[in-house]
Amino acid sequence: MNTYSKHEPRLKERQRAEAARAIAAAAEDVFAERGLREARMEEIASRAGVSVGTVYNHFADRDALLRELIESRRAQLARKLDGALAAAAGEPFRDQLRSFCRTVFEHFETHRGFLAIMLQADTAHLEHPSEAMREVKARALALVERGLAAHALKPDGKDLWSMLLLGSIRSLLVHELKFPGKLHVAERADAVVDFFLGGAAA
Amino acid sequence: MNTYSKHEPRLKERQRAEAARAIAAAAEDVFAERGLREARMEEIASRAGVSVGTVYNHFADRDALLRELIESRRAQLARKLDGALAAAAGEPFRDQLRSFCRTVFEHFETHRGFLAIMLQADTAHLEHPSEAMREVKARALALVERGLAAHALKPDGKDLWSMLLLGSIRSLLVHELKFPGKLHVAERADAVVDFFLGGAAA
Amino acid sequence: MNTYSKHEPRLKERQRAEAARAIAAAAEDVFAERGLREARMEEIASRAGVSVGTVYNHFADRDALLRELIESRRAQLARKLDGALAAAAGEPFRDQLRSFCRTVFEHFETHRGFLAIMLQADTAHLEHPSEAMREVKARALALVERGLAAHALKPDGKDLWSMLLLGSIRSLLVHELKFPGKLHVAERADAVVDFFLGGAAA
Amino acid sequence: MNTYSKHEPRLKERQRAEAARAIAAAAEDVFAERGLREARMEEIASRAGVSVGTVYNHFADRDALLRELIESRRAQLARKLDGALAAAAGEPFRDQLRSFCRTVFEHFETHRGFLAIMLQADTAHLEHPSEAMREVKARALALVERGLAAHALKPDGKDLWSMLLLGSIRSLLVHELKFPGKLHVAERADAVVDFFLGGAAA
DNA sequence: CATGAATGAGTTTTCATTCAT
DNA sequence: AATGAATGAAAACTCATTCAT
Repeated sequence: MNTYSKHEPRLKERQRAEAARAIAAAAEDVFAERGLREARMEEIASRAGVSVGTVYNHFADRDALLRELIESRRAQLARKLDGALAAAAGEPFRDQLRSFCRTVFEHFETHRGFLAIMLQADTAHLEHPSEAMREVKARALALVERGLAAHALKPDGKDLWSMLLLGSIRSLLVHELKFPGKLHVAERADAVVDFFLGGAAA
Repeated sequence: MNTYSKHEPRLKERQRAEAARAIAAAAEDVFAERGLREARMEEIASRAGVSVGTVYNHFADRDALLRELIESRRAQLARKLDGALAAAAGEPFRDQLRSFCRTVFEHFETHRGFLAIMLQADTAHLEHPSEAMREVKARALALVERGLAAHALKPDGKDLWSMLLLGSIRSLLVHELKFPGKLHVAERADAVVDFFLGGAAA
Repeated sequence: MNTYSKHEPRLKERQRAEAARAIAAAAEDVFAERGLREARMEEIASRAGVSVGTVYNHFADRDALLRELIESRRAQLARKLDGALAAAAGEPFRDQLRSFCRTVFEHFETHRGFLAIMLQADTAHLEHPSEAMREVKARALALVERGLAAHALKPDGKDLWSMLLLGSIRSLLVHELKFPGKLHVAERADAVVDFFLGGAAA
Repeated sequence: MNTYSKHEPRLKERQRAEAARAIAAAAEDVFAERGLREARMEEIASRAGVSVGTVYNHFADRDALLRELIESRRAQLARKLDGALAAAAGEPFRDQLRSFCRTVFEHFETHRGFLAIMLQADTAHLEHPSEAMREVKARALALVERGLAAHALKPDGKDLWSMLLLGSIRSLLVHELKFPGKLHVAERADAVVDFFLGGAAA
């Protein structure tokens, strides 16, 4: 049609994706700050620097926005964990475990909003429990299986171990969220690794 | 008015308390099932077998209802924990720890709804973080201090230990909530005690 | 509960029904005046002297309001037609026909709003054709069958006769709607009867 | 610019007219299918294979699109009726009448969408009654006058006759719209002619 | 006190229209 | 002139809260 015809589609596409990204980022902030209940579409829009209508051009409705936001962040973390697990494949289990923990802590270091949302969404709606963390749980399970295979973990029950690992990580995440800046990523990871492997007994 | 006029005040009082109890119980169910956001006053009222107006005769507003509901359940648990801690005062730390865990698991066994609410309320509204668990945390802290005093726990940081203890308990509670009937109270308590003291390493 | 307990339920019921009736009447006016597209819930509410919320307490949503409004008016007319058909049972067909037409014209005399709505709703949404007139059509069909049985009508096709009868009535209704006061109910009924039976040929 | 520069204006003109035609056709479909209220500009555009912006390049706004659409179809029909009336000028009234009816049925045979729209628009907005059928009514009136002049019709009131004629035609059109394929154009025309002239009486 | 219909501010959602590319 | 994302005014709808009975 015009001289830019070859580039325009991609430009538009990129701009569109960028707008969706900006809206999702604004939504992350607002859902985290106001809570899942008090977050209003209007505020999300204005924080993203767009009008309400634009939000609805990118997300079908409020639920879809929240769902897709969680999904995108979850997928991001799952990808990072896959990378970390792959990179640490041959190492001793303790190192693999540390790598796993660091990846999680790092992710939430730059996505505090997402963390705040997850902590709420994870357990909301018992009727239709959020499957948001399912893939992260799958990675924890895979890690635990490696530990069991390497006889680095007691052969009890792998779902118990993965649950308790994630529970321990969660404890430190909540702690950090409430009292920010107390512990660095590496310190938190080490604390979890030490506790998870050796417990608290003297 | 009638022959029981002298006793009426107490009867009325009891009836009034009973109504409040029924409403709180209904609220517990609805908040748990629908989520903190979706729970509606109308449904709470009808489940309690009263009209909305009556709910407002007992609780100032929606927030107060939720607050007082949490508070009552929390106080109940705190009392039970005090009893358990007192009863186990002289015993070895492991036994005191097991007693603590059992008390928590037992409480939520009969208050699944409350658990579901706590899991949400605990982290919702980061601006005004719920203080609901503060007293429970205080009991965990007291227990950990006994453990430290008895040299049963590593002297690292007591807030880390109490957090991780509660995090481990929480993991099993969530697991039980999603897959009910897998583990008995005693088994869950033992699992937490073993893990908390000795970790997962082989 | 109180001294009025026996009467209260009925009173409330009556008041509730009365409110629904007032809202339906207001909706009839607004839908007729503004058209199916431009009618706004807010205006319906204020014309009924209630708030929007009250409208939604009585009708699930805009569609339901329109649907139930049409349904109630249609049922009313169907009942009247049944009465007219029964009352004229033994009479000559021409008299029965006149009775039928008069009943229809009389009904719409006091429900001009409904007429205006029907004229739109009857043909709107071809996908889900309104069944609003179905029962009225059934009465017309029954009348035609009597005419056929009495050899008062040509035995061509009864659905054609009933359609054409209703079409003729409709013509005069629209005429009256656009130029009110030209013809009385009885005159219109006679005009339809004469035309339907004898046609326009000299 | 190129060798056809002299012809381009006409080409452009033709292309422009063609685009407008395509948009009007799409609008006809959508207005008919969804109803006057539910039809959305976006769907009209996509059915026409253009963007919304383009629709606005051809029609000032939604109302103008609907108005011009109706107007174009109406003018088309009026022209056909003029032709039919002229062609049948000297014939017996019954034949002229049959010719009129056939023309109407034929037109809507290929413009069902327009028919569906007319049936709604005709009576919608009582405040500003659509004048869409005015010219068609004028032709019916002219035909009736010929019938009166030829003493082929009772000399009652010509507006009553034209109204009833159009009402009868309308009945068969609606019938055909709801149960397509039952009667051919010629059969429908004959049915209307017979009924209009002779009525239904045996 | 209980009731439950009424309230209306507050949100979500829609969609005709605009306008930068 | 075509595009289609952005706009935002206008509706629709929700639901905690009130209050007459």
